[in-house]
Amino acid sequence: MSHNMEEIAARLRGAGYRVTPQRQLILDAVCELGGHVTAEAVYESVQEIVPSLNQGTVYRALNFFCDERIVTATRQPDGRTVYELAGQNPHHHFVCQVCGADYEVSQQMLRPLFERARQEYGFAVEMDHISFFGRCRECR
Amino acid sequence: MSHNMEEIAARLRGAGYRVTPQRQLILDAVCELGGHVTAEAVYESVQEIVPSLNQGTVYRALNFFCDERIVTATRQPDGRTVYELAGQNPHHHFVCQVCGADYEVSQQMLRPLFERARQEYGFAVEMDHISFFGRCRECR
DNA sequence: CTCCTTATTGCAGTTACTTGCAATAGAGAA
DNA sequence: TTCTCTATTGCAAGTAACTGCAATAAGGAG
Repeated sequence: MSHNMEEIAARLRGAGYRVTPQRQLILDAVCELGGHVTAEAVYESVQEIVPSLNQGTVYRALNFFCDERIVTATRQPDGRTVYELAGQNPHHHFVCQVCGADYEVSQQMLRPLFERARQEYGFAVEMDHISFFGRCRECR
Repeated sequence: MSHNMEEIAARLRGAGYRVTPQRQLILDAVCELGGHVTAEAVYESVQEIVPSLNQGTVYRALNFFCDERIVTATRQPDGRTVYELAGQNPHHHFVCQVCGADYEVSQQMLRPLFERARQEYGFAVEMDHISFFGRCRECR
């Protein structure tokens, strides 16, 4: 998964946000580390390039990118949050609590549930990255 | 929602756990406060009766009751965790991020999704209290 | 009732993440 | 290029929740 910084930068600037070297570095790190990344891993990665870059900045940037739908966040049962570049097609995950295996689930698969929520309760689910925890075939 | 301490105590003792006054107090507090309760609220409540009762004990007891399926926990988007007595029939929630409205969703409603997870991926979802965040009819 | 094993507690620190505030620095306007 | 406004950063303190360890006490055995 890669990201087009030009395009993202233009969009953010257009919305009145600023594209700082810190934010670029942090987004690059999420991209390069790949998959589900912890804030700590991102912090360590950017630290190597710019040692003065602060932890708080990493967390704020990551949350900012979440708000802007550029990355998605998942809070794991162990309390840690993992981040991932939001691709062009939103998806969800089945995550094995034992071995960590990770199945990508299309938005499609949740649509029936979300439809029923809307029809029966008038409720619009607004979560674009849900992780369902459980056990995979091997770990059961 | 009420709880039968006798029955729960017997089950826990049978499994080799101990039924301490602290645990009883904490479970009573979850019951009396009702609905979705924060650990902080439980702590303040039990504090009034036994001031020496420690915060760590509250968190450990709450997690213990979760493991034992006596209460359920939900981590909200704001980072706080709310607890609720697990009734006889497991259920999930649609929670409005704007007004906090809370719709109870039967296990039934998620079964088709969980079935597909099992059939297509061999994956067994093991979450008995999921909260889907979004917006209710009025807040959209 | 007393003894004994070990689950649980209280305490104090740690972790993961957030936040207030003054200083810094994007980026549009002149 | 310089000026100006204010979004963002660095720092340090704050919060919710977790944890290691020695002391305590539940509860089964005798």
